Amino acid sequence: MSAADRADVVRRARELLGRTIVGHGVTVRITEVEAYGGSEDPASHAFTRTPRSEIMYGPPYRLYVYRSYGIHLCANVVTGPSEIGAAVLLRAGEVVDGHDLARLRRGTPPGRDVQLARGPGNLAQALGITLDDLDTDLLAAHGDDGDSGFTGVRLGPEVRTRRRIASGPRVGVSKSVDVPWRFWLEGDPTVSAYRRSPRAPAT
DNA sequence: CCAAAGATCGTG
DNA sequence: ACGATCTTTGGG
Repeated sequence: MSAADRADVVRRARELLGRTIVGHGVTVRITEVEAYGGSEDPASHAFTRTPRSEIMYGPPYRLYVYRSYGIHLCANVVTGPSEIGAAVLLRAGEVVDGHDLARLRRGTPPGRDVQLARGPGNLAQALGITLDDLDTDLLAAHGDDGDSGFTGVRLGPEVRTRRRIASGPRVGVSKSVDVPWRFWLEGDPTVSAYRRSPRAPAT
């Protein structure tokens, strides 16, 4: 992966901030993401090219879903270009539509909406994303029935966010711990807490 | 075949 | 600090 490719995945990660993603009737405004640098990033699933990570080497703006710790699902946007293996993990967001459905899926009481999509596992759950959604084209045009009743997963249009973007090390990774490829909207209450991997090398 | 690790989360 | 829970991966 060239320096230009690294700059690319970082730019795409930052461009996802403030953008909406709709998942099975719930809309979330993305507030926190992490960039993963493909075959040359030891922290990336694409570091070893296997059947699971193959999708990361495919065309951009497809959905990569994986099971984490046997319990949660995490949603990523493959950012391309093909054969690079770059992707962006969606870490947190603010539910802006479909609150009732999101609360139902998450089992959180009203008044705790800030945590509906805080953390990658929670975000995917709020959006109702499952492994069936793997490889969804996130930019495909909707059907002719308009937005109401749409049951798939799609990204909304790019936005120009007014918020400052902060950055820092990625959460939970045990390798390349120093790489500051986590990006979030500064001061947003839906951003998840930083947690260093327990397996990260001591400083 | 088996064992281990893991881009997490909630509770204690 | 710890346990839940399961798929993928790599070694023998």
